[in-house]
Amino acid sequence: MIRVLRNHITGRLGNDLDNLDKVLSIFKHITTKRNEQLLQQGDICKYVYFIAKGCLQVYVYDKDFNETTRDIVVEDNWCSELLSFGSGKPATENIRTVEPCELFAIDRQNFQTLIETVPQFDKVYKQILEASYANSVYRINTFVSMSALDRIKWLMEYRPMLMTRISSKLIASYLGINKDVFSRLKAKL
Amino acid sequence: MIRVLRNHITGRLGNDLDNLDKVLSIFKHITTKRNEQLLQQGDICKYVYFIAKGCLQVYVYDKDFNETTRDIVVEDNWCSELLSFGSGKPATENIRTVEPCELFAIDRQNFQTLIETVPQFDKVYKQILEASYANSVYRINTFVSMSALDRIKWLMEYRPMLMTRISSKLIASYLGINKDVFSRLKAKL
DNA sequence: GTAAAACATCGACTTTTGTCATCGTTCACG
DNA sequence: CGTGAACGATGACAAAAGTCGATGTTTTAC
Repeated sequence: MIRVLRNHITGRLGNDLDNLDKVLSIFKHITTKRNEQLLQQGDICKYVYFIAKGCLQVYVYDKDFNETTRDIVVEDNWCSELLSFGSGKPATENIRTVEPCELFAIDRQNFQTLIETVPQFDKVYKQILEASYANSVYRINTFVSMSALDRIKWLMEYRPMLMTRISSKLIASYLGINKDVFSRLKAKL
Repeated sequence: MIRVLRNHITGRLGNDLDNLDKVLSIFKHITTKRNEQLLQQGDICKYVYFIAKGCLQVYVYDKDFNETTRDIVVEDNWCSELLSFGSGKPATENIRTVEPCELFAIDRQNFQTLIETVPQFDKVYKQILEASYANSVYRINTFVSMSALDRIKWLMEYRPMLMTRISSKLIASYLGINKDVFSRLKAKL
């Protein structure tokens, strides 16, 4: 599984990283079941996770305590509550596994060490941040400019695998739609 | 007006920046009227703007060519289409002034030079990115977890000055609500 | 393997949100 | 300082989205 992380890193920083194995050894390999809680809001987010296999849900609660999903992140991507991780302040979001996962976690201190010993790694952080931001921008634009039906079409076009892989309930909460409405709209396509 | 930018920078990097004036001189001072177009989607975003005075709207069009507002940015903040600015790819968003503005613009090349000559400035970029991201995260969460009425209440709590300063039409498009609906809901508060 | 729980769909109904037309009001700009 | 365009409010109606209960299906967990 570490192979996935290795490929991810060399894909970004190139092969000329002679201490790559040392870098990889800093990460903690975690195997989880489905539905495991990785972060609870109010706690401080200690890790950035690289997902080698599986899928994570980043979510908050609305005023009626329904889960609402800010993001769904799949393998070959990074996931964290970056704002808490970066600042050390309590997290405002929750993270849990949606499927059994293979994760590689790195805590703040090791991340810091990594950046100092491998300066290029600063780039990786910037890339994680930029990718997260880009993702957010697109997502906001779907909300301000699209109806529920159009958001479903959008998802089918840009993240089609989610439709088959993830439960309807979860997808509905990702799209900000009630699950019954989602079920009906989907039937109309 | 450059004073605002100076304060912003020293507030983040401290006073121990001996070449601060040189740094400041890199920025291009721009005075605009209201309703000036700073960026058109499809073009490459050449600048990051620091807003010393005034207010900018970042927007896209929905399928019926209505403007939908991804962000409203006021003075003492940075504004850009970071994804285009960073990658050199065409922008997917538009930016215009909402009020007469005093801006300080920096292009990509100067930004690069700046980071090389004043390494701490890399931090500023990271901060801009992080602030933009944080903002986005909150915004997504309001969309997935709140009704139109609750989004209005949210805005009144967290960005109350916008309610008095900005036209209802613009606020409605920022909240992803039809302007007539916004008018009615506001009356009910 | 099986029982319990979670999930998906659907119909009937309610609430919320959107649309359109109208009518004062305000405000930008010459 | 006047005027035309943009703005804001509102009523009537339409469409979209949410709620609830029922039912059959799938999944999970022991």
